[in-house]
Amino acid sequence: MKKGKITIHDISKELGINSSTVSRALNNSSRVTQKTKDKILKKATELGYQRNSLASKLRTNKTNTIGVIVPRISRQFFSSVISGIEETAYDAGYEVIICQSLDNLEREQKLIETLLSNRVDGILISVSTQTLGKDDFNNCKQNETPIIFFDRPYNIEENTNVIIDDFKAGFEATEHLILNGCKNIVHFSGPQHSELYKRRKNGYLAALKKYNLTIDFNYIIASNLMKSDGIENAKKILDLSKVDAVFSANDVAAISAMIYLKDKGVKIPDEIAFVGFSNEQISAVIEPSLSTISQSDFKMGTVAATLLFKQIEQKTTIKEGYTKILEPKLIIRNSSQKIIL
Amino acid sequence: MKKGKITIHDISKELGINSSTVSRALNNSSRVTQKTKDKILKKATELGYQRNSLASKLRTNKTNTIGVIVPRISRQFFSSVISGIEETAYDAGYEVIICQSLDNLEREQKLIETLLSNRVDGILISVSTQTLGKDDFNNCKQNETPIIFFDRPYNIEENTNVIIDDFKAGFEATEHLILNGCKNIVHFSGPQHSELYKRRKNGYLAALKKYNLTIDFNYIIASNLMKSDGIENAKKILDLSKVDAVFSANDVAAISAMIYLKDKGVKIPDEIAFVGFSNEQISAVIEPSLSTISQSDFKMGTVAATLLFKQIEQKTTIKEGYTKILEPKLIIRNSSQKIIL
DNA sequence: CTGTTAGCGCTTTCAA
DNA sequence: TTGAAAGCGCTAACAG
Repeated sequence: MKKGKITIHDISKELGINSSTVSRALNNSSRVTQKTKDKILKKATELGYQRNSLASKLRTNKTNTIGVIVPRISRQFFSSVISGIEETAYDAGYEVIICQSLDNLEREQKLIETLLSNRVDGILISVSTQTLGKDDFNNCKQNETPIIFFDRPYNIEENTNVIIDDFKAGFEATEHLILNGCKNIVHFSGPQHSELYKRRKNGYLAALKKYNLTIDFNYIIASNLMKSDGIENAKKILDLSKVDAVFSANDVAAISAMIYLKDKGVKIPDEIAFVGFSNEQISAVIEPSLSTISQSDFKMGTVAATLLFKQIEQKTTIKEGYTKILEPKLIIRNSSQKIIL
Repeated sequence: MKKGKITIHDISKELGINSSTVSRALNNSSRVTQKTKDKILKKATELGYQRNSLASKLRTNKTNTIGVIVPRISRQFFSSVISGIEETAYDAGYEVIICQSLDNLEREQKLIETLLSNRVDGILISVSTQTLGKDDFNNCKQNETPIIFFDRPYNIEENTNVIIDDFKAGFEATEHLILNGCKNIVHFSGPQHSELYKRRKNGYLAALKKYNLTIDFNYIIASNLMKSDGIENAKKILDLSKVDAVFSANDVAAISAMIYLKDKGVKIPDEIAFVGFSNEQISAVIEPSLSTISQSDFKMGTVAATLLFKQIEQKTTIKEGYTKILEPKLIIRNSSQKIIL
C-alpha cells in the first residue's frame, strides 16, 4: 500500500497506460475507448483514487467555484438566499464557498482576498453595513473577477445589483392596510440616509396619496429598527391618538413593539394591524397576526447566481451598472390563524 | 499591462531578483534582507500581485483549510457552532469551508468527496439524520484525513466526538422543575432509537428517582418533536390529570405545545412550567416563560476545532474513539420577565 | 543571504 | 485512439 495519495500516475503505471489517457478517461472524454475507460475506472476505485482538484484548478485556470459573502449566515433571510444560490450552483456544476463578514469591513476585505487568492470564478456579496466607499472592491475589478451585489445595493451606476422593489413593497404593504379599513397608519422607518428605507417610505407615502389619506409626519417614526427601538416606537404610538395600523420597515422592531403593546393590553390585530418586512417562518411562529413582506429570498439567490454564472461564462464583466429588481411578495395571514404550522 | 494574473515571476523579472527570493519575501521569510523584502513588497502591490493559493497548496500539500458540514446553517445552534469554529480557525490561521447537507445522506457524501478532493486538512461534521451506517466515512479514513463529529455522535467507539452531557442536562432540567415545586412532570422525548434522547430521558428518570417521585410511563411522550408533534403532545397533556410541568427534549415541540395550550386558556407558567432544549435567543423572543437548556453551542465549535487542529498538526488520527463531553447549561428565566430584550 | 533546479498532480497541445 | 512532453504558480532542497 502506498503511503501518500494515489495519483493518475499510479493508475497509469499499474495498467501500463499513459497518464494522459488516464486523465481523459477520468474526465469521461469521448476520445477514449469504453473498454480502456472501464479498466481505468475499475483500477481507480480499486486503488481508492481521489482526484486532486487543486492540481486541475491550477492547470485549467478555472475553479468552478464561487464565493458568497453575507453579514451573518444565521439570519434566515441570508440562509434562504444561500439555499437559492446553492441550488443554482449545484445545477450548473459550481462549488460554493460561504463566508460571513459579521458586518465588519476589515473581515469582509480579508474574505475577498482569500476568495480571490483561491481563484474563485466569481463572487456574490451582500456588503457589510460598514462598507460604503467607492473602491472597496477594486481588487476584484483589477482581477476581472465578476462580483454581484445582492440585497444591499452598492454603487448602482457601476456594478451589477440584485435587489427587491422597495418602493413597490412599501406601497403594497400600505395599500393592504388601507384596503382593510385602516386610515391612521404609522410607519416605522429606518435610518434616513439609507436609500432602501427612503424607497420603502416613499412607497408608503404614495399609497396614502393614492387613497387621499392625510399625511401626518408624526406618524413616520425613524429609528435603527432594533428591538429597543420597537419598544420606543410602541410608546410613541400609545401617545398618538387613533392609530389603527403599523407598517414597519423591518420585523425586529415590529415584533418587539407588538409584544410591548400586547403587554399593555392592546389587542393585535383587532386594534392595531401590523405589516412588516420579515422572515416568513419566524414571524409565523412568533406572531400569527403579523402580515409580512417577503424579500423573495430564495429567488434572490437563484437570480443572483444565474446572473453571475452568465457573467463568468461570457467572461464579460459588465462595466455599466445593471440592476435587477425583484418583485416583493406580500404574505397575508388571517387573524383567525392562531397557530400556523 | 499584462493581461492575465501577475505571478512571482513577473515580479522576479521586473526586479532582476530570482523568483524563489520573491517567494520567500512574500512569505516573510527571515532569510531575506529587509531591504530586498521592501523592494519586492512594493513592486508586488504596484503590479497588483495576488498570491495563487492553489499553487502553494498543491506544492506544499497543505491547505490550511478545514471543511465543516452541518445539516442546515439556518439553525441557530449550528450557526453558533460555526462561529465558534471560525473564531478558532481564524486564530490558528485556517480557512473554513462551510457546507450544508440538508440532512440528506447523498448530499452529505458528495460534500465529503468535494472537500477531500480539495484536500482539506480536516473535517468537522454534524451528521445528517440519514447517516447511520458504520462505514459512511471510510473515504476519510482511507485518506487519513482527520474527521471529528460534533453534536450528533457517530460510532463513539471508533471516532472522535464532541457532544454535551445529555444525561446531566436531562437530570438538571427535571431537578429544576422539582425544586420549584412541580411533582407531575411530563417528558417530551424523541425517537427512542436515538441514544441522545435515551440519555436525556434517563436523566429525567434519575431526577424523579432522586426525589422519590413516582414514575408514570404515561408521562413520557415520545415523538419526532416536530411542530405537529407538539400539538399532539399538548392534547395528550390535557387528557392527563394534574400535570404541572413539562421537560421537552427540544424546543420546537415545546413551543408549539405552549402556543396550543395558551390558546386553550392554560396559563403558562402559572399552571404548567416548561423546560426545553433550545436556542436561547429564539425562545427568549417567542416565549419568555420557557426556561432552556443551552447546548453550549459556541463553545462546542471552539472545542471541536481545537481538537481537530491538534489532530492535524500531530498528524495522528485517533484510532480508538475519544469523546469529549461538554457541560450543559440551564438558563432560567423568571416568569416576571415578560419581555426579554 | 540569494540563485538553481526540480516537481506537486493535473491537463493539453502536438504528434503518432 | 493513445503517448510524449510541457507547464499552471509556487516552494524547498541544495548549492553557492
